[in-house]
Amino acid sequence: MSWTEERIGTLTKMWEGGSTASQIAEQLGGVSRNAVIGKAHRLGLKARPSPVKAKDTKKAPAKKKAAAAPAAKPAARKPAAPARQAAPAAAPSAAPTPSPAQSGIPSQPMPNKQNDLPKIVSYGPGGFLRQGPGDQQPPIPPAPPRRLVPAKPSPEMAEKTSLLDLNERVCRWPMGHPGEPDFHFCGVKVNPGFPYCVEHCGRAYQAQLPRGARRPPPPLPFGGPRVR
DNA sequence: CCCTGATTCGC
DNA sequence: GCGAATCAGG
Repeated sequence: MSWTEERIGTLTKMWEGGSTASQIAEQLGGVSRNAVIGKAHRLGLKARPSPVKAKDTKKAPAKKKAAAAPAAKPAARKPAAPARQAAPAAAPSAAPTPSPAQSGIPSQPMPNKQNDLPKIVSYGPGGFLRQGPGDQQPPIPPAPPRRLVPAKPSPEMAEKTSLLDLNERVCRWPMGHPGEPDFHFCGVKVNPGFPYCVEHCGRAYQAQLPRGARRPPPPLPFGGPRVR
């Protein structure tokens, strides 16, 4: 993937909008978080609250691949004097995002201390801005439904891995069947490099046996007869 | 552990 | 210029 004008635009907007490098990378696709950060810096976009404070320039310089590059060129190394760290003091941005209007009820503009509304941005394919809190045309809050049913996960569904809980590092093996009230996913930490945990990898991946020597197949995760 | 951004440096 | 590797704090 190359940094086209458009992708740079997306990067810039999202970076300035407060999206994390990971989110930006995910949105752009084809690039890593590091690539995003690197590009952002090359674009001169930096200056964002970093978890890493300016480290002492006098010691603990990064040596890195000194071992890999044996005395090739000990060029004058600038331990990088982080003269940056400008001062976003005006807007330190503390609150992550209280996800407004979740209740569906038009809420009074809560007297947010500091009056610093958290920026909420969303980007569509191509990087256009879908919505911004400070925009002149905030979306009209939808009429609240007659009855707000609190999303109360049943006690037994708590702790269960739902579809939305799936990510790169939990086992996606389905437990039960879709549509059933207690359908969920295994959720155990995956066998690295696989979409399933070790146990379910054993079920998902089986050695190909010669014809005639096939074992009766194990129950299929989907499509098989329901056995309960 | 997970996440974050910053920095370096081989390519 | 690019981005993986690495660092370092939360």
